Amino acid sequence: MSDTALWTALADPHRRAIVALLLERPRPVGEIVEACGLSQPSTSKHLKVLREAGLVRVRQDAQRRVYALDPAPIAALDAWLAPYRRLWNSSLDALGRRLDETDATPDDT
Amino acid sequence: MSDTALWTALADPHRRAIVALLLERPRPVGEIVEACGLSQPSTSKHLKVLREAGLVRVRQDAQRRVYALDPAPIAALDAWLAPYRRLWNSSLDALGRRLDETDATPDDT
DNA sequence: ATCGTGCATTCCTTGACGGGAATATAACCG
DNA sequence: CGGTTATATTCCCGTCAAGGAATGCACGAT
Repeated sequence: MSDTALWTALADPHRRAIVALLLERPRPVGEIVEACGLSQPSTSKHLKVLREAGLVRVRQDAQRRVYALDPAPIAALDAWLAPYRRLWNSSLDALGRRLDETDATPDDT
Repeated sequence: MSDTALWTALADPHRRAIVALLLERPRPVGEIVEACGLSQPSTSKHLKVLREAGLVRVRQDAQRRVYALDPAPIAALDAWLAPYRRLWNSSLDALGRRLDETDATPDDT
């Protein structure tokens, strides 16, 4: 699993949705399929990507596979983010302020 | 700019490298080309993706275009991350601990 | 052993992405 | 205006990711 695999995995909206679902609680595939409105194969493929990125783990429970979040990769993201925090979070936001002179339209959900 | 555009922009290693370069200071395109070892057109295309994701802004300086980071989208990432922090950062890491019983291999840089 | 359930994998097609080469555009200089 | 520098855009191509349909596989029940 590379760093890029992690970013790529999260670049897909469906996969972010799955990750959000798994934040609430571990779930078997069937539940994820239903919640996401994806087909079962498509869901399995997304889960594979998440697995290979290290974001989720599987526990086998009879015929079901219960997926759960693995905190580590998300913590890695947090670590990646750390150097950028000063841009908006610390007193050195003079840089951000300088940028804001030009234009300021934060736009995301 | 969608949320997905932001993740997609950062999913590319070259673009993350560019973002890291711009964290140090704003830079004209030529400097980025040289630092990344990419061709000039390729660099311009990556910069376009970053621009459309809202991650960078351009200031025109004579014939040069000086790119600088925009903190807002990265702050948005940070906000996205927030709900996950409890997974490894708070006292409720019993969940993480339960996962660690299965296997524990944090592997990323 | 056989069947049914839950999930994974493969095949196929389509659309997006990335790189190189060439070209276009814009700004400055004389 | 013509030329040069700095950057953006286009065209073409190879590669890769995503979705649907069909199939394969593992486990449990009977």
